[in-house]
Amino acid sequence: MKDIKHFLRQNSLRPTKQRVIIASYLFDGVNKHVTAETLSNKLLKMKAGISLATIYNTLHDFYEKGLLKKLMINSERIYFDTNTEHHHHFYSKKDQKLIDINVDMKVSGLPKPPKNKKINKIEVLVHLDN
Amino acid sequence: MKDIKHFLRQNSLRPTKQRVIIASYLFDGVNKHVTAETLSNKLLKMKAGISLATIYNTLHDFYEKGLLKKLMINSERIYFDTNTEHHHHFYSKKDQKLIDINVDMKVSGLPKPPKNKKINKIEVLVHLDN
DNA sequence: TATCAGTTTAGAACGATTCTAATGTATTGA
DNA sequence: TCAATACATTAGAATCGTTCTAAACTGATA
Repeated sequence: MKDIKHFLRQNSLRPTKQRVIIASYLFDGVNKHVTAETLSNKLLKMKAGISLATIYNTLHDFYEKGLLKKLMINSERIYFDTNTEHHHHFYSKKDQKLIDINVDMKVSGLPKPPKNKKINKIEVLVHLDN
Repeated sequence: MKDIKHFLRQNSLRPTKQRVIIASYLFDGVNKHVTAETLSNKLLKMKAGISLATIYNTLHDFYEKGLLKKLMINSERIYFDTNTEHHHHFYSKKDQKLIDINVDMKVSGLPKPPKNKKINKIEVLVHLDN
């Protein structure tokens, strides 16, 4: 509790009731992939009815502070990842589920980027079949 | 003209006026990345006013026949790629532009997929900075 | 060339997300 | 401590890409 409030303040975020609830769920030590919808459902189950607008706001506030990563997995919804380290993913379309790949991978044979462009990061998405 | 109609028929697609126009633009030999919107704009410039509904239908029809690939680049819109070979991309968020990577790349250090799951394909997206 | 299944279309509907503007609350500084 | 105020939350409206609907149209076929 105390440390969540402190954690939010450290990130220049006012520790409001809603942010504390959302942050303590998201940053409980277990990495998670959430969408606004899955987060809302989870919060409802925890008897914390927080409006969708606030969920969207909070997700974006956290993202802006670098506490969450945005993933571009499909065009239907936005996924947020509590693991902000550089890492890759398995993705099962069938299960609509993401799994972190935390081991170090190397991509070889990469061509030079176009003129005046610099590589920012390399993202590997491993699609699963079944 | 003749060969576009033939090409559509070969793919069990009736060569309607609209499909012929769209296919001759998309499959003119130069690989392209389009969204419904960019395609619509291009067609307007070519004085071919085709309704958005038809553009969506056609893009999906072509996708279903394997003539286009769907790309998951960002959550704002769906990109279609006329290059259906397995390949990777540079992506410049700033320019909202995709560039094909046609050379062979290797990803090493990949962990085993989760139980009962099989790797379908590996997608590498190289984000550019500026 | 009439028939009919498949296609196109305008506009309505949809679903995820963002905006609006009214209400509520954490912070501040006296 | 508490009033002032800057920042947050909220319900519901708006937005935007995409899909659906159902009526009009057209390519294939016999």
